[in-house]
Amino acid sequence: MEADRPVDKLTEAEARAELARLADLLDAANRAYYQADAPVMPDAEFDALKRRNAAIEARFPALKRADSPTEQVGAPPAEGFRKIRHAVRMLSLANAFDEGDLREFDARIRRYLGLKDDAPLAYTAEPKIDGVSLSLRYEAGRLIHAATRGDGETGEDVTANAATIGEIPRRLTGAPDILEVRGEVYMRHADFQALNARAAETGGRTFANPRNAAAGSLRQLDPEITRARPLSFFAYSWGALSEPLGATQMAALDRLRGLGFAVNPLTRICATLDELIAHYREIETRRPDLGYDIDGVVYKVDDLALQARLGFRSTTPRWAIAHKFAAETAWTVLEGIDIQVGRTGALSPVARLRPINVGGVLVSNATLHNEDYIEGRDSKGAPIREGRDIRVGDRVKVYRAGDVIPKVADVDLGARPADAQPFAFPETCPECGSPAVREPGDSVRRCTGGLICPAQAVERLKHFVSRGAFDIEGLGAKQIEAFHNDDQLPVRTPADIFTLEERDGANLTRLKNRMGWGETSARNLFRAIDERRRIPLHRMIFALGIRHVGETAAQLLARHFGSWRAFETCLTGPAEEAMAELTAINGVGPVMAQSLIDAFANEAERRAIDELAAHLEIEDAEAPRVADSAIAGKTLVFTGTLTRMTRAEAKARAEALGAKVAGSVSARTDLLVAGEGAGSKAGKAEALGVTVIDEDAWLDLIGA
DNA sequence: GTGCCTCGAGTTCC
DNA sequence: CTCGAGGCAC
Repeated sequence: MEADRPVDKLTEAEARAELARLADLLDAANRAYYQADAPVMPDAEFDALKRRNAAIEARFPALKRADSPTEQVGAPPAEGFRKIRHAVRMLSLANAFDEGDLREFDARIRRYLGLKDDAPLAYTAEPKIDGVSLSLRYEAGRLIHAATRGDGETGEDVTANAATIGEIPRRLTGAPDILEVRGEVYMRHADFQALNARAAETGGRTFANPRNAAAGSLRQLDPEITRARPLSFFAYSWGALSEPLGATQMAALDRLRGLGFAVNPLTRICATLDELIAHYREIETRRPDLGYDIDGVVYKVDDLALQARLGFRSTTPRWAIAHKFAAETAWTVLEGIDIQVGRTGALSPVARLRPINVGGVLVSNATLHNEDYIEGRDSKGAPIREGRDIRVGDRVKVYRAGDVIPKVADVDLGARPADAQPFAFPETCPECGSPAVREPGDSVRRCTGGLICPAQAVERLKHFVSRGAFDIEGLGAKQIEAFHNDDQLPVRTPADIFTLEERDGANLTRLKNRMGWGETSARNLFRAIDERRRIPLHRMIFALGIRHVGETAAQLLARHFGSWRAFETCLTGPAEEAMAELTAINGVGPVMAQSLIDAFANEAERRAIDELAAHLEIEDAEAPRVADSAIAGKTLVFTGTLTRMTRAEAKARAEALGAKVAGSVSARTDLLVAGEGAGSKAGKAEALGVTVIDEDAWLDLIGA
C-alpha cells in the first residue's frame, strides 16, 4: 500500500487505515525494544514512523486511537513519568490465608506488646480493594502531588491524572498543613463493563479486568484520557502528617471521611478474633454484590499508639495483615514438563499447560517447584496432595499464588491417561550434560558444570547486568542472550562486556551487521558500558553472583572490608583466616563464608574475576554510617522486667537507634538497662564497671 | 534444639 | 510472591 503518501494528501479513510498500521508497527517495535530488548528496526526509522503517526493525528484529531502510539511510550523512564520519592515508605502487607495464620498474627502482636491473651485488643477490618495504590500529598489543603506505589521507596508522579478523578479532592478545608492520604484507585464493575463496551464499538482496546483498566487508565500520559475513564478512590491510610489525624485507626478514617474522602463503608471495629472472622465471612458473602473487586480483608490494630510501638519489619508493618480470599483456580491439561537451569545450576521443572484463563489472565506456564513437589512430597518427605504425583498428560488444577505466580496445585487421578508415566527427573543437566546432583538436605538438584554449562554462564551474565549489579542500560537479558550466542562478537564472561568496543573496532562493523543495530544504538551501548567502569564495591560483590550472597550480604561485606583489595586479600589468603574473619561479621555465617571462599578458590572463577577487575575502578565503600543518637554504636544489655515496653520492643528500638543488643554482660557492654527485679547481671555489670541505668533513664535516653 | 526473622533464588505475565 | 534455608537469640 502507499505507505509513504504525504500526510496532507490522505483521505480520512486512508488516514484511519494508516494509523492502525502504524499503531501495530510501532507497538511491535516498542515491545521488541523495551520488553524483549531486541530492536527490530533502526532508531531513525522508528522515530520517522512516530513522527508520521503524530502528523496524521494532528491533521485528523478525531481519528486518534485509544491505543495511540503517541500515548504509549514504551516506558523508558526518561520519557515516562517523573519519579517521586515517598516521604514515608509505602509498604506491602503480610498475608494470612486461614484462621490459623490470623491467630498467629494476633498472638505475635500480644507477645510483642506483652498483652495477656484475654486483654482487650481491638482491630479494624475493611475490604482489601483490588486496584492500584496511590499516595496523595496535600500541603496547606492543596493537592501537591500523587504518586503510585512503585517499589515502595519511589513511585511515579501521576498528579495530573489523579486530579481528574472525581473522588480525589483537589482542595481540602480544615486539613493538617501536611497530609499524605493513601488509598486505592479502582474501577467499579458497571463502569468497567461500560468502558469495555464503548472501546469494543470504537475498535479501541479492551481490558482483561477492572484492575488492569484502573492501572492502565491511571498511567495515561494524557490526563484528558484519564478524565474520560470512570475511576474511583477509597482512602484507607496515610503517610507524612504535620499533626495526628486521631488516636485510633477508625478515628483517623472518620477524619479523612470528614475531609471529603471516600472511606469503605464496610470498615468495622472488631473487639475479638471471633468478630474479625465473622466480619470476614460477611464481606465474603457480600463480595459478589459489592460492585467492585476485592481480594481479601485487611485487619489493623486500631490503637495508633500501639501501632507506633509495634513498628515495622523489613517490608511490612507488624500491626496489619491481609486476610486473603481463596485464589481462583482452573483445571487444564499438563502438556509437558521442561527443566530450566538457573544461575546457581538449580534445575527447576516448569509445567507447560494447555493455555487456561485463571482469574482474568491467560496462563500457559506454571512452576512445579522441584523434584519432590512433582512426586507429591514436601521437603521433609511428608506427603502433600495425599502423595499423588504429577504426570505429563494429567488434568491439573492451577492457581495464581498471591494472584501473580501460576502454580500447579493438584492433580485429577480420575482423568489420568492409562499410559501416563511418572516423571523421570533428569540426573544430568539438560543443557550441558554434566551430572546434576542433590546435596543431602537440599531440596534442589543442581548442575555441577559450573561455568562450563552454557545455561549457568548466561544466567550468571544476566545477573551481572541486573538492576542491583552493573545495571547497564541497553544490555538486558535478551541482549545478553544474543551476545552470548554471537560468534562474531561474543560475550562469554563479564570481562568480555568491557572489551566489546575495542573488539568491534572503530567502524563497529560487527555490531552493525547484527539485526537492529545502527551507529547510534551502538554508541549508546558503549557509553552505557563506559559509565559502569567505575563501580561501587557492593555492586561489584553482588554482581559476582556467589551463592548466598545477595544484595544485603554484598552491602554488609562491602562495609566490612571497605575496599576491593581488602576483600580480595582476605578471600585469597589462608582459608581458616578467611573463615574466621567472615563469620565474625554480624549476618555472615559459615555457609555464606564457605561459599565465598569456594568461589575464590576455583581457578576458572578466579581468573574471570581478575580479568573483570582489571577493566574496572572499584570504589571504596563508605565507612559504616553511625546513626545520630545517644546510643549509636553502643552495645546494650537488658535485664529485669521492663514495665512500659517489652524486651522485644526495647531491642527493636535500640537497634533502630544504631545500638547492638547483647544477651549477657561482658567487658564489651557499654550500658545495662536494669528493669524491676534485676538479678545477677546488674551485679556483674557493676563489677565490670559498666554503666547501669533504670527504665526511666532508658526512656529518656530514647526520647520516649 | 527451637522459633523467629530476613534474605536469596526461582518463578509468570503484562 | 513464595519457599527454603541461613543466621541468630533464647
